[in-house]
Amino acid sequence: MPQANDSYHHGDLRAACLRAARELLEEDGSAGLSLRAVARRAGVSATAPYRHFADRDALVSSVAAEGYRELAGYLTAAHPAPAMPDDLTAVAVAYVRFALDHPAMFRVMFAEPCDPGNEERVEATTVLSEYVRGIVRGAFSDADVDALSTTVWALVHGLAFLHLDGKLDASTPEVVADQVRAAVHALFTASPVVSQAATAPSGRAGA
Amino acid sequence: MPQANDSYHHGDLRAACLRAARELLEEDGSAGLSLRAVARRAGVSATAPYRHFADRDALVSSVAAEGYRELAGYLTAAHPAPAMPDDLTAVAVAYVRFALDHPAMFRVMFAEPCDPGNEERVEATTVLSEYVRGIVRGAFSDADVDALSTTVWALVHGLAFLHLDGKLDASTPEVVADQVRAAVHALFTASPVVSQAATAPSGRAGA
DNA sequence: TGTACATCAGTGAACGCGCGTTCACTGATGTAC
DNA sequence: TGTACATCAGTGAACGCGCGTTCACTGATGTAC
Repeated sequence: MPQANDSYHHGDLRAACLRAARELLEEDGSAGLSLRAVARRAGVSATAPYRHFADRDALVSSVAAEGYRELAGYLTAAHPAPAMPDDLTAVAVAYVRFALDHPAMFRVMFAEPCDPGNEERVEATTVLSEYVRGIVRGAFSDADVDALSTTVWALVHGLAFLHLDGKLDASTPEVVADQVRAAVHALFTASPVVSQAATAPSGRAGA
Repeated sequence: MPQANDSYHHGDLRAACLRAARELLEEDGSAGLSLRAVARRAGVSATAPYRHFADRDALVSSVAAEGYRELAGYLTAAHPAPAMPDDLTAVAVAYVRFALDHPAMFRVMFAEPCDPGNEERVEATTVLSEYVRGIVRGAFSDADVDALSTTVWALVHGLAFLHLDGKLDASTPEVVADQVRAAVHALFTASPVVSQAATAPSGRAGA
């Protein structure tokens, strides 16, 4: 039974480490995310975290997995059961909102070339992409759900990163939300000068 | 006059450092990109690079700027003067191709939260976004070029990152190219179940 | 053409730092009897 | 209810490492006269 007192045993050091890691991430970016710094912040010796994480990578992966779950929370909070294109727009806004609320976390989740072998991580991302696919399936009559959900995810993901890198105006949440809505809107209403828009893809897309 | 001999003076150490940095990046990812490693690889003392770069950040920024210029090269090589939607598709494929050919470089260019104050960098990215805008202007009759070019860039950028993170099938260049074409194609032909697709944006988007 | 000298690109020793990880240990907890 | 003991979460000293950066220096280059 975990208990957070100031005795020799911490009580719930694993959770405390994850919390500390997240704080460090928000404050110093991913550069500040070291095992020692985490231990320091958790008020524990430098080696104590090894009782709960095999090594640094394991810690980072756990943090990332937490991030994925939290992102999923943002999305479902935006709309619990999205079915219409409008719902999709709300979810897209939430996605980008998450990235801007937790920039360092978002980078850790996506921008680090970390091992894809970590089960917790793989599972969390699978959940996410299935979720996107589900939304698209509900919102579009188009048969090629795979290609379209990839498109939607990529669009939103790209918007998130461009905002994160300061390539777009992110001065206020409302400006960002409008931007995202405009982009998704453009996705629906784009009208190329020539009607046969692009070379038809010759192979299967999506995985 | 630079000359690459094995004498006391290197000849063109600045260029050699940038070359070494790129090699390290391809081999070890951004983690391997240290001033000392660069010096080592260039066959020079650890402190010699300081003659050419104020500090580590300056080196990294120069590398990134080189990356931007190279990316621009990929794009214009794909189509020197894109005007039609089809041309745009070719450019999109080239963008993602660059990311997959130079993954670590691409991450350095976009995924690191580096100082936006560096002139060389800012200029290189401005060139890039102006280029995208130019293409969109030529390819679409739609009035809202800003929003649409943001959409296109974000879509392609997102595809690049998702591929980089192994979230999509990137087994062969042709599979990736097809995927990109399919996504861009979807951008043009998406047909939402309900016609009034998304909430109309209320403010100005783009920066 | 030859020499003195300023310039500047390199050297190498040294600094302090924080890191990941190991190891033998010790203090607290809870369970069997 | 009390005691012996196994378990396990924490300690803290120590390791070797590579890093960025400083400093006084030295060797090569090229220019002025």
